Amino acid sequence: MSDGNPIIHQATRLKIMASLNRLGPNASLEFTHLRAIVETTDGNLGTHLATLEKAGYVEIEKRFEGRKPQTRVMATPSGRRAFTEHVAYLCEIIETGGQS
Amino acid sequence: MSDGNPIIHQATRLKIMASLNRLGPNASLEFTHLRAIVETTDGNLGTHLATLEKAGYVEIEKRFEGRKPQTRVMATPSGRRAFTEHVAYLCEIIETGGQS
DNA sequence: AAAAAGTACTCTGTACCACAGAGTTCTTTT
DNA sequence: AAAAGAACTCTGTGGTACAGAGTACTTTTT
Repeated sequence: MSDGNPIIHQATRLKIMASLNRLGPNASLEFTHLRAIVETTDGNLGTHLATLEKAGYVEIEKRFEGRKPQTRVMATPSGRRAFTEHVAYLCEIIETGGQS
Repeated sequence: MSDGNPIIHQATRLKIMASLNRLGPNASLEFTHLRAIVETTDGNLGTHLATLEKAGYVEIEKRFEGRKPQTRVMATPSGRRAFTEHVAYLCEIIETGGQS
């Protein structure tokens, strides 16, 4: 049996991916909004987003809202797929206890 | 919002607790059987079980089957409760993305 | 009888990693 | 001017998952 997806399993990243997955496709969340949801520091959130970006699970867009910098985060199709698969894995674990 | 239960969230311990929770109350699993389920080493499994025992989530019974030592592991009521609550937390995260 | 293998545990060392916090840059608000 | 917000990077610390070796005892295999 697999171990699930360790990138997604981590508590903070699970929340990030769940938040993004909930949105419709092509919708994104602001860095600051995400920071409020996961309740962490700038630095920590930045690190987790970098991890997810490196895995190809999120896309990070830096743009300007007027002249204020704004970072927006969006799940990629591959990220959505990985999230869905990990949720399925969790459900399976919960139901079967890992026996297959 | 809470962070869920970090003791139970860890991948290997999640499998252990799920395996035990699946059994009826007062039912137990052998150390060796559990080791096969979670696919890890003696030492590692022992450490995880010690963590769960210290949290009051499992009870460890050392006995003899004939003259062979046998370690049996059982979820405590508190362990079952914690597992159920963490599963509820996971479901909530998955559905709401952590927004409350 | 000797060797191998199983059960279960402890200990050590390694490698990773989550996180806080400080420092930076630039901008807007007060 | 000063404070505060946005969004990073970097560093240091602490925690911890895991493998693997070593131990003690027992049963099975050769």
